[in-house]
Amino acid sequence: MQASVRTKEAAAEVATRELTALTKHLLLTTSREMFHELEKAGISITQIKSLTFLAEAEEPLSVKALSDMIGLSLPGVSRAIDGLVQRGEITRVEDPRDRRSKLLTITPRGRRTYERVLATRMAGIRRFVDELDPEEQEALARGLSAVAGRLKR
Amino acid sequence: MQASVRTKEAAAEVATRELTALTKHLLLTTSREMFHELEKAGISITQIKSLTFLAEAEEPLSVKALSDMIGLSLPGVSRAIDGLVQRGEITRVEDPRDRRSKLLTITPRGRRTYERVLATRMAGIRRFVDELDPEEQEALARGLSAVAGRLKR
DNA sequence: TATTGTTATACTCTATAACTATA
DNA sequence: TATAGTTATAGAGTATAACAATA
Repeated sequence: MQASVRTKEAAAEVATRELTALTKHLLLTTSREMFHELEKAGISITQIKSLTFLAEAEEPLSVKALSDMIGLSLPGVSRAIDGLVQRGEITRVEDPRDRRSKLLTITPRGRRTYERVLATRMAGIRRFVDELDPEEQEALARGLSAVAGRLKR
Repeated sequence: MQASVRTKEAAAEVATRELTALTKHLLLTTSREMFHELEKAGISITQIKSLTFLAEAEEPLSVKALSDMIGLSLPGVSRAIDGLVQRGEITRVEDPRDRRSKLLTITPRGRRTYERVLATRMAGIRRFVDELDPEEQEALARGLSAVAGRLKR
């Protein structure tokens, strides 16, 4: 009884510690090229976050909803959105049910931009994975697959 | 032979895909409180990156070396450093072997700041881990421990 | 009156250019 | 002449405050 509790706690602690170390490692080794890719595309941090949330949202989002999700000020998001609309990455139309509100939807072009940036991060992660032994890759794949169902897709 | 190759490739692809999804998930769910913590502490992105590299460096670093590691301009790093020095988070002394260069070292206070910010990220990751079943925690811990040796500590 | 969104203004951050000191 | 670092200046980004439109 006590042993099982101890084991459970140890697993949670080990998982947390190792996951923290791994994300930190990936952050340090990939953030440079991420920033470079964003700069090349002329996309700000807030803009890529907006695209990310809009790409994964099932339905159109209001500026307010997006602002709450991202955790940035409404004017800041409004400005970021403005740039994305002008570039044709998203559409912004009045909500017929509440004309104060605007409904934001990602366009195919916006989705391509989002996926290009995502691919940059993926490439950095792929580099890390490729340096592992086959056994390490297997073990990592198994461990991650076990929790894949816990992530929003 | 061919089967083993296919398996190896599949493991790398699965690991990359799942690791990308997991880091994205953690980024979206924890970045808000990270920014909040940094703002509360009055620390900029460049400053926390500087503290991170200095905390993990074995020896003092020059401003140039730090600038190369972070991938930002020398003046930008110089400014960021300036704030950290004034706040007593790091020390900056002339390199006696090359008086053009300044040697940067993290102070105990700077280390505490770094660890407080790190703890914030860890707390977000811990929340994710705590929501998992014991079996999922076990599997994740095993998979991550297998690659722990590949990370700089 | 309250809420959604935009515009006005000020501040922070960072990059390029110019400069100083040392090699 | 080249390099390390700082200071000057400009541009991008974001927050608070003020405003307009709608509920």
